[in-house]
Amino acid sequence: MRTISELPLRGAGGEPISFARTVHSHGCAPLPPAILEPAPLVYKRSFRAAGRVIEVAMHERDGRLIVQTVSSPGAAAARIEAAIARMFRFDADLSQFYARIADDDDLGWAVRGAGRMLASPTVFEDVVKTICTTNCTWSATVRMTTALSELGGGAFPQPEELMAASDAWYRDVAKMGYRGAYVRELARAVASEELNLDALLDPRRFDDQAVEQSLLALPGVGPYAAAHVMQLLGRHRQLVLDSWTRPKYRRLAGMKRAKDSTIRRAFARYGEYAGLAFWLYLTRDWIEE
DNA sequence: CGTCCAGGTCTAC
DNA sequence: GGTAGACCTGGACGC
Repeated sequence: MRTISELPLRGAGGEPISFARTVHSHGCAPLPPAILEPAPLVYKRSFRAAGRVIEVAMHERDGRLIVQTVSSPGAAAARIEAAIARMFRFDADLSQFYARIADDDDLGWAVRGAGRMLASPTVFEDVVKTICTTNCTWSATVRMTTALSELGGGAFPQPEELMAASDAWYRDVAKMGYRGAYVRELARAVASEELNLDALLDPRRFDDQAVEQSLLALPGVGPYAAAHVMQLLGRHRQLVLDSWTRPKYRRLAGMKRAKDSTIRRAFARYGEYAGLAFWLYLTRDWIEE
């Protein structure tokens, strides 16, 4: 293993970034081509860069993110570092959010660096994976994303590869069912440059509403998927409401029933961070502090 | 064996 | 605008 970079685990506002909380931030983070190894905590995943697939291992040491590779990354090193910056959202500033929740009984614990939603190197990957979480069990999501990574030779497949994959691959290998047509159409639109999903990352180019409308217009992306992807884009207003978050919220809040509008109202005081506050409230017990 | 539903979405009213 | 029904797949159930 060779160390190719050591990056300070600090956000744009100087706030701390918890490595453990970030790699455990949501269910998609450990999906293929990533692997999450516990004790010692190492987050591994493959990147396609400079025409080849490179395995990268990340761990935390003394407040820094240590990035290592098995083989020499060569010219791909800069691409890998840029992908990691995107994944950990080093450009995001959560310090105002932390100031807001510092004295909050429910969320005060999070100021030590929780709340960064680990993204994928591309928005395309985040959208495809999110579609693979819809209307199916988690084992099916794992099956689909495992097949995706195998198609990509160990990395997440390029849009071109997914566009060209056969019907048989979608049906018999990934077993994506009706989602296959959504993913292929999405891949075609991105490959043809008719659609630029990474443009949604720029906060100056699109406001939240424009991003939400763009996402909802994508095949297979509805309210749940749009809210989920927006969290990964660092747009934290929308709440991710689905068959996992709804009952989890009710259980934690001690409520028999709770309409979506009731849940939204309960988090409205967090303003543009309502969705993030909701998510942190639900995932506090994911790892012990 | 049939039915239901899982970290929903789409189409048609 | 809001609400049924269909939809790939495959576990988890009840009968």
